[in-house]
Amino acid sequence: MAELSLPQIEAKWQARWKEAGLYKANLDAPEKPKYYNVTMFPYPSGDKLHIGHWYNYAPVDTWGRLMRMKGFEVFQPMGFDSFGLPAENYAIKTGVHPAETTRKNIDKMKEQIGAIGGMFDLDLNLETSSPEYYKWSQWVFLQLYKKGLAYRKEAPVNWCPSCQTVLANEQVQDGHCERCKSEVIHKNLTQWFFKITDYSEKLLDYEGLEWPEKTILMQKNWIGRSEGVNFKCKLKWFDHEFEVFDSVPQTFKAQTFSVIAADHPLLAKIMKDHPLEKEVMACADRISKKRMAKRFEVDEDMDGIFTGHYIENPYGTGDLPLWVASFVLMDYGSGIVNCSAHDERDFAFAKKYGIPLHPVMFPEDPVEAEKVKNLEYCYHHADEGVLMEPEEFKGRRWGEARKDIIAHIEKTGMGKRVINYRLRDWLISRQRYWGAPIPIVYCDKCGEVPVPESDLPVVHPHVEDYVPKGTSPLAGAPDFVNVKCPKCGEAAKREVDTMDTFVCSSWYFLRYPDAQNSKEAWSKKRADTWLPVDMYIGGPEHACMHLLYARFIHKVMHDAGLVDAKEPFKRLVHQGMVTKDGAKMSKSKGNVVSPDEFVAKYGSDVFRMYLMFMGPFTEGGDWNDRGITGVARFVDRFYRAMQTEGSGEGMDKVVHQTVARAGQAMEKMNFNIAVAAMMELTNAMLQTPLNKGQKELVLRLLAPLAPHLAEEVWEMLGHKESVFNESWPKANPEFLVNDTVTYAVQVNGKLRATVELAAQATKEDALAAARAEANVAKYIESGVKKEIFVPGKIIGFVV
RNA sequence: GCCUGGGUGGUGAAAUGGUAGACACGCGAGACUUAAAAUCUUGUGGCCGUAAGGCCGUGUGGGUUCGAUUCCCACCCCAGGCACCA
Repeated sequence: MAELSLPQIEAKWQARWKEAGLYKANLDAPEKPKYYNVTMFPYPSGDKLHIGHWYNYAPVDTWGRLMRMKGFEVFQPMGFDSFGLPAENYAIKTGVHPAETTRKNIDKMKEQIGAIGGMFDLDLNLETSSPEYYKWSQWVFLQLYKKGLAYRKEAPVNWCPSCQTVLANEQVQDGHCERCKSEVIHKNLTQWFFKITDYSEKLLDYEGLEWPEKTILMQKNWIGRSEGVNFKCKLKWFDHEFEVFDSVPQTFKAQTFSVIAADHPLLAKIMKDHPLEKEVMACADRISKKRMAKRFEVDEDMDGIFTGHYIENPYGTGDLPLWVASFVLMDYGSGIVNCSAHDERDFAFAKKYGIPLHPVMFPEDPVEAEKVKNLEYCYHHADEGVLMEPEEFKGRRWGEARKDIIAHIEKTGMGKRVINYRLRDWLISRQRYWGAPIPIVYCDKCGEVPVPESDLPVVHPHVEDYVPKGTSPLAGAPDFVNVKCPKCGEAAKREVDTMDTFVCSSWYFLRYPDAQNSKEAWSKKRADTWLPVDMYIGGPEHACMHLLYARFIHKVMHDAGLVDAKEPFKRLVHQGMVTKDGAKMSKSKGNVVSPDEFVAKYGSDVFRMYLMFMGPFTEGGDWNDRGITGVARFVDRFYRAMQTEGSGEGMDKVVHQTVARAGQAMEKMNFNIAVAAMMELTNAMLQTPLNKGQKELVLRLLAPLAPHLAEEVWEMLGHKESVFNESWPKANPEFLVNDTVTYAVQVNGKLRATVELAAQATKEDALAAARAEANVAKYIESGVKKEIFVPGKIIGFVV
């Protein structure tokens, strides 16, 4: 019997598929219903394709092939996110220019992706660092600029001292740089921002999206919508009015003091020439420094001082003394907060500095109420708390009274209803070399001038010194910097910062269907043919970065009438992580598994099936060098069974039941179960070889999981056409019903016997058969209280 | 602290109210072989028993149910996310 060498036959099939155009979709006019199957595109790194890529792409391809066989026109493109820090850092490390390393790494990765044998369309040549692409990234910037959604301002920003660049809030994790893990510090800089906050409310609408609940929750949490009231306040002795946000305005009568952020610009103004100036500003400085230097602990680092100023009688309960406090944030609300006995932080602060408190809400239990009155503890967020003030709401419950109190506040003119968000604008400037230049020119006469669309692209200059120094390396290219103002023609200077790479990756799915378009970023017709992405697969780490940015940019484009789809990604799935001996793979731990050697030894089909067999796709799995041999054995056994001529007598049942079971598992992306079902079937096939028709059914079922193997055997059976032109097999219901059923017989819920009964057996037959079992009879001698019969499953007695 | 997941044999895991451990790795025994590898057959949750069978067993403790890995309550542990947001 012929032996199979997958590594030898795979190249043949990859070449044939390419020749036949298996992965080419008819982009202008799909003949079948379209299916846009996308994986988050990789950045080209020197580490080449690692196991995480495979764990992503192999199942994506299996899914795409399944959809193809289910009758869809599948478009499964692949490109490269080739601008950005990973490519640049690799270049710095190797001392080779990023343009060169990027080129080399992309070519290598294309070869490796090709070796997967997927339906990925790599001929689109979508690379974010090519002028053909970044021209349109700059165009996207200009669209936002036109709508006032791109603006420049000076602000305290996150600075990574190691990457020598600013970072967006989303790229700071736990106070550290998302990329290099260095501690992030704060700096005041003038930078470009995208006004994502204008889309806060729109981004909270997930209607029609099939996304993991967890991811939606993470985004909602990040956007941080909060309903409340803005109270009108006035600073005593100054002509300064402002608003103070309160998300729980029910207890407004309890406010007894006010706090201001240490870095609030107002603070220096009101303290100027004040007797307390020195002390207060010293305290503010201390707080600011501490906050910037390290991760802030609310309790440990609580600090503050009285400013000598007051907020003028906002609630009719007298003036509120204004304190500087360490727990107030400058960039949420107005940076000034009014404080009460019903907030834990306020309570703790007041206790520490001896500031009077005035509780207005109490527990029903009089003993507890007395404790609250005596300020023994902070009583907060209690729906059933009884309000004593204001007079109009005396006796009402805290939770239930909220709406009426807000209405009362609005009516009396004390304040008005507002919604606050935690989301901040997206800082897109980067002081790094390997990114798309921001298409802006600064002119002494005209100020900030956008580059006209007809002048795009602003070509990314070649510089030899691209090592980051804190200012953009682009500033070192005089030919790039010095230009004529597009408006007045006078000498002007270009913006030298580059765009965050996340800008480039926020719209690539719009470009894919029309990747060669040199006249527009995309044609609306093609975008409307293919968008939204039907299935988007990638890691969960992008929940509040790429996935949020892409939705924002897409919605801006939608609002500009450039694409009909409201959302970019209809369905989203996150793959799990591959571990080694339960630990994350990392170079420092030295436990990295290199796919190439396993693919060379066993073939792509074995490798990809093992990845899918390891565990549930969305949960990941643990890599084991030995485990892959199980799949290799399965492939050998399968091939052997397929070469054996047989009658297949009595096998229709098991074949069709596998079609049903594995088919369902595939559709639910439970690839591990599908592979296991195929293994079980193979074990049965070795006992009773199948006939040709049965074999064909099985091959269609296996095809998305092991495309090369299926194709090879399909050809062996005498077929000239690809198995991927076949349809996805359906089980014949006739074979899904069994003549007999094994019933479990339980006495008091404990298994005592099993009985084989005809599928049609009645309750009476079943009970009688069960009673006849010796091991059942001995347990039910004492008399049966209740009989249970679940057709097809269980016979039970309660004694 | 808060929000998500999750905790099942030696290992990866399956089962979402109905025979716990499918499938696979590993391990034991046997066949083939001069031998080994590969392959094939067979066994494999723990304890008692020659066996039939019994008892225990899905993080811990309670509950609902004839019956719970699955549902409910409390707690412990692990992973991920958020974390002064007034």
